[in-house]
Parts: sequence; C-alpha cells; structure tokens
Amino acid sequence: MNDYSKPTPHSRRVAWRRAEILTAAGQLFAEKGYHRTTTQDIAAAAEVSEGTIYNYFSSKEELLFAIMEQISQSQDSGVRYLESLPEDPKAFFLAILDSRQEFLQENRIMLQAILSEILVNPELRNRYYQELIFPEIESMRIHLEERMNRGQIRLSDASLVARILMAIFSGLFLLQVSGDEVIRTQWKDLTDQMMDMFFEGVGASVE
Amino acid sequence: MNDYSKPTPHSRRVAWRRAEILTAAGQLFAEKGYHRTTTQDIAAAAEVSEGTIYNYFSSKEELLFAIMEQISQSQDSGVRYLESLPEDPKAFFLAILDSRQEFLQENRIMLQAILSEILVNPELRNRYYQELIFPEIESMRIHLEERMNRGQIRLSDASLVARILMAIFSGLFLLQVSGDEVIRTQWKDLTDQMMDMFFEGVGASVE
Amino acid sequence: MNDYSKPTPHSRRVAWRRAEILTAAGQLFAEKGYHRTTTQDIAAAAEVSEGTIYNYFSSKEELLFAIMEQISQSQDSGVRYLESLPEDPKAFFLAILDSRQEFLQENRIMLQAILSEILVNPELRNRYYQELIFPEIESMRIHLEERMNRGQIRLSDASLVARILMAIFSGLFLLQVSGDEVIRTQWKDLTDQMMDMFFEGVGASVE
Amino acid sequence: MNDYSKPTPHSRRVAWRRAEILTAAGQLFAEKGYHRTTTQDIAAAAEVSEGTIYNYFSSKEELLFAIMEQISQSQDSGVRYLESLPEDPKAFFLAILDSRQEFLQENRIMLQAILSEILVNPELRNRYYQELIFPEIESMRIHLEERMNRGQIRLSDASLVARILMAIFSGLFLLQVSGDEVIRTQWKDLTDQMMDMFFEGVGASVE
DNA sequence: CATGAATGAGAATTCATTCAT
DNA sequence: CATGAATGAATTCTCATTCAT
Repeated sequence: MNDYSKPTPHSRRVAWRRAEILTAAGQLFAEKGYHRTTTQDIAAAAEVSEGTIYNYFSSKEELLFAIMEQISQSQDSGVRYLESLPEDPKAFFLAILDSRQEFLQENRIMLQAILSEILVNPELRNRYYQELIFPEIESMRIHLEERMNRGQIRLSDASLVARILMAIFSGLFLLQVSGDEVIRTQWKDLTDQMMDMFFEGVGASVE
Repeated sequence: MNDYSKPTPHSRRVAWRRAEILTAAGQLFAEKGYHRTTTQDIAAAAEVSEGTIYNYFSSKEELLFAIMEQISQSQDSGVRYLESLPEDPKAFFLAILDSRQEFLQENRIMLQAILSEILVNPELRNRYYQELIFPEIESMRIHLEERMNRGQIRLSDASLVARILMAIFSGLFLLQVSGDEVIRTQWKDLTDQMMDMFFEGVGASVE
Repeated sequence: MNDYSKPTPHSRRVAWRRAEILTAAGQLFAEKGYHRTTTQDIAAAAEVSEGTIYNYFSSKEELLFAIMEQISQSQDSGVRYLESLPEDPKAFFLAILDSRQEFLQENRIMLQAILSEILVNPELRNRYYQELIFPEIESMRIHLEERMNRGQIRLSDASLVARILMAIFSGLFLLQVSGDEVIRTQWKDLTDQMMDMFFEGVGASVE
Repeated sequence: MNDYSKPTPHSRRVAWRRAEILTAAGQLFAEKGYHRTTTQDIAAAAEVSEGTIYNYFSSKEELLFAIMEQISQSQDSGVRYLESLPEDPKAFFLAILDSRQEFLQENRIMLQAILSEILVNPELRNRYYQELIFPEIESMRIHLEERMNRGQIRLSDASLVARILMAIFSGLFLLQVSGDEVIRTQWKDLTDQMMDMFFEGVGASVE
C-alpha cells in the first residue's frame, strides 16, 4: 500500500515505527488471530525488537485497541461522507452500499484482525458496538427518517431498517471472510439485485 | 455413531460424558473464547478431571471440531424442514426467516463458541463454509429457483438472492452477538419490516 | 508437625513436595537473595519442573510468605517455652538469650532468606513485625513485668527493656550474618559478658 | 576525588549531578529496594535521562557501592569524633549512644538503601563489614580498653563489649526500620534505661 | 556530555498434554 | 476408564545497557 521499497533513512522510519508495528500486528492478527500471533512474530514482521513494541504499546492487548481506534477514525470520514448522499432514493441506497463496501474493503485486514477478538473480549466488544456499530446505525436511522419525512421513501421504523441494512453489510462481510468468492466477484450484480428487491420487491406480480 | 444395537448402560454413559464435556466447552468458549478457556475450566464445568477430557477428545482443538459437527447435524434437520415450506411466497419467506432465527437461537451458544475461531482458524473456516454456509446457500438457491420457475417470485439471480438472505441472517446474528438488544426484543417487528421491504419495496409511492 | 488426621500416602507426598520446594527456595533466597533467585533455580534445586512449583505456590512471592509462616510457627513453640523459664533472674536472662540464639540458628537460613526482602517489601515487613517482632516483644515485656512485681529484677519500663533485649538479639544476628565470626565462636563468653554487664554493671567500682 | 585546585564551574556541575543521581537512587532504594527500582525511576527522580546515569556510574550496582562509600566517609568523622569523648564513663557511654544514633539518623535513608542488598550481595556484604562494622568495632574496642586501663570501667573483654554495643545499635536500627515506633519516640527514655542497666544492673537488690 | 529510542537477554507464569496409579 | 500431579515449551513483558544523534 505505502511504498517503503527504497530503504528509507532510519530517522524517517522512526516516525513511522508505531504505524509499522500496528500494521504488522494487524496483518498477523488477521492471518493467524490475536492469540496465535506472538509478540515475537509482530517484532519480526515490523523489523524491530520485541522490546521496542513496548515502547509504543503498553501491552499486546493495547495493539487491539489501537487497531480499533484506527478503524474508528477511518469510519468517521465515512460517516461525514454520508451527509453528501444523493437525493434520489435509489442512488442514495446504492451510495450507502458502495460506501460501506469501500470502507469494509479498505479496513478488511484490520477488521478481520479484531473481529475474532470482539466476539470473545467483552471490553473490545463494548467499544466495537459503542464506537462503530451504534454510531453507524444511528447515522443511518437519522438519514432514513429525514428521507421518510421528505417522502422519498415509505414511512416505516427507521431504527429497524437501519439495523437491517447494517446486518446486510456485516453479513456480506462475514460471508466474504468465510471464503465466499461470489460476493466480491459479482458485487455490481449483487447491489443491483438488492436495489431490485428493495424497490421492486420480490413478489412475482409487480403490476 | 449410529449404534443399532441396544445402547448398553456403558455406551450411554460414554455418550453422556462426551456430551457433558462438549456442552461445558461450548459454553465456556462462547463466554470467554477458545483461547481464554483452559482445559481445567472445561474439566471443572463438566465435573470431570482434565485427564478424562482426553479420553473423549484427542486435543482441545478437537472440541472445536466436535462443536462444529454438532451444529452441522443440527442444521441438516433444518434444511430438510425447508422442503416443507408453504407455497405462498410471503409465508415462504417468513418461514425461512423464522426457521433460521430458530436455528440460530438453538445453536447460539455453540455458534458463538466457534465463530470467533472460524475467523482465524483456516481449517475450521473451511469446514464452516463447506458444511454450513455453502449447503445452506445452495439449498436456498434451489428453492428460490423452483419458486421462480413456478412464477411465485420474480425471476432473478437465485444465487445472489440466496447470498443476500444468508448475509441478512448472519448479519443479524452478528449484531445480536455484538450486543444489540433491539434485534432480539423487536424480532417480530423486524421480520414484518423485512417482509414489507421485500414485497412492497422501500420506495415512497408504489402505486 | 500437627498430625491430627491420618496422613494418607498421597497427602504425605504432597506435603513433602511442598516442603522440598520451600526448603530449596529458602536456601537459594538466603544465598543469593530473592530477586537473584529464579524460579528455574528453585525448580532445579528442588528437583522438580518449574511448572510444579506453581502447583504448590501461586507465585514466587508466595514462597516468601510461606517461609515467613514457617518461621512464625517455629517461634510459637519458642514463646511457649518461655513460660517455663527459671525463677533465678540471672538464669532467666541466660535462658532467654540461649533460647533466642537457638531459634535464630535453627531458622538462620529462612530468616536470612526473608530478612532482605522484609526491609523493602512493605507487606512482608508488616507481617514480620506483627507476627514475629511484636509478639516477641510483648511476650518479653509481660515476663519482665512479672519478674519486677515479684521483686526479682529492678523496677523499670519493661516495654523498653524488652526492646533493648530484642535489639540485642537482632543486632547479634545481623552481625553474624554480616560475617562476624567472633559472636558465634565465643558465644558462651559473650553471654557471660552480657550477664556481667546486666547484673554487675560496667562501672569500675562495684563496691 | 579530592581536588585541591579551585573547583571549576564545570567540575562543580559534574559533582552536583553525581550527587543528585546518588541521592535519588538512595531514596528509591530505601523505599522500594534495589531490585524494584529501575534506572528509569532513578533518572526521573534525578531529573536526568537514563543515559546520563551511565556517564557517572558504570552500572546500577555501582550506585550501591557509591552509596556504601558515602556512608563510609560519613562514619570516618564520627569515629574521629569518638576520640574526644568525655572522661566520665557514664557520659562516655551516653555520648557513644547519641553519636551512633545521630549517625544512623543522618544516614538512615542510605543505610536502609543498602542494608537489604548487603544481606544477599556477598561483595557488598564484605565491603560493609570491612569498611563499616569492623572499623567501628575496633574503634570501640580500643577506646574501651583504654578506659579499662585507666580504671574507668571494669576490666572485661573489650572486643565482646564492643560487639554487644554494636549489636545494640544495629538491632535498634533494625527494629526502627521494621516499623517499631517506640524506639524513635522514646529515645531519651531508652538511653536512660540502657545507662541504668549498664551502671546499676538489672538485679533487684544492688546493695 | 545529554539524550532517549532500541535492544535482547532473561524472568515469571500459564496451560495443553501425558502417564503412573 | 478416571484421576490429577508433573511436565516444560511457549509467551508476555521488563529493564539494564548501549549508541547514534
């Protein structure tokens, strides 16, 4: 992603040490999981000594929290982007879908790195819900309600619709992570299909 | 496994012990995660000694696979149940939704127990996709195609629709596990909402 | 020491292992100090694996506390012995001196093992004072007061005299530990000298 | 060390830094012990960087030896002071007691800082005995012998009496360090009591 | 000399697994 | 089969020391 190929001077790498360690940790966590990744692995991947890790992070778990933080910040811009969504409802949904997929793809490694731990680490799970899931749901709910008020989409429980959308995003991500190739390779068809379902319904007779 | 001879008291006790250990392991894995659960924890919860665990399972990891197996078998009956779904498309979808939710609720503990590991254990992930996800998607695809052929639902890419449905199930489960209360408490409203979206669309004016 | 329950072969082996580890730890702590002694050292000296230590003691520090406990119990009998001291004041003092020296010699290794840590470990220091020093001072004070009441020794502040005696014991022990040979080799002369000082005074003209 | 040329601003700053570091180390060693005090702690307390410590001391252990050295020098003056002790035996003893207590109080922090390590560090222990204990005992022995020769105090083994006195000083110090409040708060009474014991004896009837 | 980031050799502790009883 | 003590490899984290700036 970032091109460090030319051996940069040491002084310049110093400033990026933290990021380097975090990236290395993220990649390893995503590949092997948090528990199967040793601090030694991370040190080797980041090309630093084990001790150095602890000059930047107070514990191995702190790396998880830092990854979380990074994703959190990355999402903030996504949320702001949501404000400039198109007026046309169909384009609006499509934009949300693409924006989410883009976010998920950009943060795939890091998300995969923490997702596993989130499921079994109460503190992380709580942060995840408070910092990522809930703000996203709320953000969508508010937008949906505004669209409903403007008469662009049908009146319904925006809170539930937001959750259904969130479930779709999460679910598609989970399927991809589980090894399903179709979702990624036929993403365009998939979103078209979803648009179709949402706006035309699945029923046989639309007339 | 299928013992057509009368179950002796002995073999029954054996099967009971095995199940006891597996249940204990599943519960602990779901609560604390695989790695944070020690064989000692499992032994204590199953009220056996640590050594005894190894008379029934060759390793700690084997417990994960056994849990996987159990869920797999539990799903088989669910899949078969799918064959007797109602003709009416709306009722058909509703039946699928409820059947999935029922399955997920019944196996919630065990699913949560392995979900975390699935994300970081390639072997388990592969099994999970091959034994649970893919068969389920295929099963749904076939049913959807039949419904389309019968003209009960609109023609579209059944493979994608199946994946969208699967994503919704998985996503809703993930949200619940992440701590979202709304999905469980308003499940009925949620399914109604989904039915509404699928059959009426989200567009403001359907007329 | 107190064998009120029938010692099963098992419980005996357990007790023996524990003692084995504790003795090894005590010896090493006395030789090299708590911090310079590694759990590996202890394991090697006790001829067990490192892991085994943790089957008997929850932490390395716990070993210190256990040593403390052992000395504490050892002193209890010494304190009781104090009750049967001779009536004659001179013999009484001599008996105290010898009893203390005996106790210190018997527990020399273990005392030396914890003494160093006591000076810098507040919790241990507190235990040491509460369990060893203070009871001993109090025990002596009470005896001295009784002797004073009986007119066997001169009236004075028993609390201070007890502390002076305690200081002498502790100080002699410290000198020995510091490498002074004279005290041990001329113990008899030393006690005689002390008796002389206490009963005849140091003044030149006793007449 | 003894610079008979005028101290340059530079050398003064050097000496000041050294002292600063040593004081910080001493205080921390006394509080938390040598092993629990990190070079980082010392650096922070002395308001220098960790690297700077190594410009003044070759190792952490060297700090212990330097503290030892400091106490040693401090005692030298005390020993010389002993030469001008009063003729009157009672005043003489009292002067020794007060002089020792004064020395111990002045060097309390530093003594406490090394005491713990002395017990488990053979090299330090040897230095401690050779540089502090033994010279002090010898100094007292010589004085006592002179007093005996002059007929001011009773003839006895001055070597043993010196050790008894030394034991009393050390023991009282140890008791104080162990947390006994009485010794410090009732110091005057304590010395009076000791004088009483030494000159009147503890026996009930001196007549 | 001052700095403080980097180092890496330990050290304590955990835990799956084994095996004698 | 059941037990649970023993094992020791593996892991996280610490900290004295070095060295480039």
